[in-house]
Amino acid sequence: MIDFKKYIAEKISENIESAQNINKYIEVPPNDDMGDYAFPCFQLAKVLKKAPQIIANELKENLKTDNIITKIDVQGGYLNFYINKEILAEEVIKEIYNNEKYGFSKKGEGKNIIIDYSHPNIAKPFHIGHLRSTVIGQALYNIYEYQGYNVKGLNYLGDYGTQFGKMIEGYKRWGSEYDIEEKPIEKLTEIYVRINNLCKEDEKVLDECRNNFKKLEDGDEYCVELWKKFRDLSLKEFQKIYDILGGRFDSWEGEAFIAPKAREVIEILEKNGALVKSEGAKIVDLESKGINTPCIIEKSNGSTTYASRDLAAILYRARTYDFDKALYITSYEQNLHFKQVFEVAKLLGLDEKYTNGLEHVSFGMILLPTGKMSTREGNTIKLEELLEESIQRAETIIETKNPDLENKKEVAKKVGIGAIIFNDLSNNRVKDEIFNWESILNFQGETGPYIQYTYVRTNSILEKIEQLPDVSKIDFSLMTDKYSQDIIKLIYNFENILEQVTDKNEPSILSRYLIDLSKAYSTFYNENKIIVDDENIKNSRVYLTLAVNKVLKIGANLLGIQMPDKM
RNA sequence: GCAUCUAUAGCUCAGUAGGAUAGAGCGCUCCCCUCCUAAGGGAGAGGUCACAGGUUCGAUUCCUGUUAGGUGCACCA
Repeated sequence: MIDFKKYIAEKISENIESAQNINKYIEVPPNDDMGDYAFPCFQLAKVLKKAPQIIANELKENLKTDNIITKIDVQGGYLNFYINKEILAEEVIKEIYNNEKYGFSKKGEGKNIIIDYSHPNIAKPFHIGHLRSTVIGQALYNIYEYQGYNVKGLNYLGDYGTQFGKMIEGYKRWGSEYDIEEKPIEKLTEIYVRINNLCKEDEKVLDECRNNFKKLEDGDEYCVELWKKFRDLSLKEFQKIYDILGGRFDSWEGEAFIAPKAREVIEILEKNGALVKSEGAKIVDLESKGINTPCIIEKSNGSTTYASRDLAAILYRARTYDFDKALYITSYEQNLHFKQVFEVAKLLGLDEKYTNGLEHVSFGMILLPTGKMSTREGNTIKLEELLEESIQRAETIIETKNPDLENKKEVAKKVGIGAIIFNDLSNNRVKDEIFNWESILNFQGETGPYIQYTYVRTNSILEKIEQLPDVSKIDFSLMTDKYSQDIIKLIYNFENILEQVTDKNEPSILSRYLIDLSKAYSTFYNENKIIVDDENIKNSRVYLTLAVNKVLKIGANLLGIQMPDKM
């Protein structure tokens, strides 16, 4: 497709010697009657020592309109460009018709990117705190991949620590009382809570637990076997959730896998002279880097830390995946931790390529009206419960609005889950979210179901058309009205939107875009009847509908949202 | 206390890496289904962009400070 911005920028550059980066300054005017693109002349005023209006007028004199730019005018200090609407429409429609993977790019070809996300804890419920990491990570996975990157999803499972010594102890004592095959996580959690209580009462039991963990690390047969069992059962249950939410993972190597590799990190740092003894522990002092909390690498009892394990993971992943970028999707509670880890990583002797590629993609928390959720206080909201409730509500709505619909269950699932995923991806990552059943399960306004609904409407139109006429038969002059152009312009921007998403690791940019596109189409739809007698008008409107249909589906799928054909 | 993030309509949020008259959704008041799905569309009301300075042709956007709130700060992950 023609890059109109670049085209205009080049035209302007030809006329001004001193101009640089014209492309950067070109913007889209706030109003349609101000043209399609604008060049503000203010910053040139200083260089050329002339008033902006004069510069704009002079430029206008020298620039010729052509087939692509139909009009140039001056408003204030702005030079406004009007592009040929017909050509714009033709470019967009032909591209989308010929390209099954509209918006796909090869920008990331040859680049490896790893995304560390979701990382639930074994034997603990998958609650809504894990939802955001999963949903954001998965959307980024899809979108990077759509830009030609070689993406790997890593699920760095929480499968390590004294907690497993406790689990083993609990199971040893009361395992026979629970049917953990049927509802593994629920039962394991019950055992976990019970053993925790016992530990509080009896210090000896806690020692037993610590001992179990030690045995686990040393490869004790019974402990390892149990641990594997917990892990397998949990994974099976997690997979159910990933099947619904769309998490894609190429590795399930958790903390237990990485932990033994932390020794090397300690050795390297020791050799570099980066380690300092402090209060019995080994630390890296980061004061000189502007971080006044030291990074603990080895505990005073000689065991590894969260940080040293993360550093070991960096080493391992650099070797295994040769990554250009490594994204960590966690809540902002871990900001300091990653700041420390990334700083210490520079001391490991790795190529700069790796240390420069480390990036913490942090996000805000889901809070209850009463404050933070806590597993210990039992006030978490289980993800499964939320998903089920959402599907249930979608089903109720279908029952009243479209009782004859086929596959009601399947559609309800897509709509219910779509609502939840979209809700989590629709706001800027950094924002906290106060959990509220009513707002998260709202299906009206700027929501997932709204996008799905718009898509479904395009579908029923396309279904009614037996055969699409050839693109060459389309009269693009029929797409120059405001409502059509609003849609065309949005679709033209799609690839650019995807680039913005990966530049900022911010999927909400795509979510907002899909809302805008749905809105533009809904307005168009309400203003125009699409299937009309006049063949030419019908065809142009059908093609516009097809374009929206495709982009909505591609976009939603990239976010991890499934589109129902009918709803 | 130190670090860090946030502050835009009653509520929830956008605001294109400094630009023209600050936009949506929810809620509220109206209007639109003999017509391709009304989970939709349209109109209206609603703003000191937290506050005070600074940078410049121009600041909701950048810088400094203040206020309010979230989060983190040595052997939990």
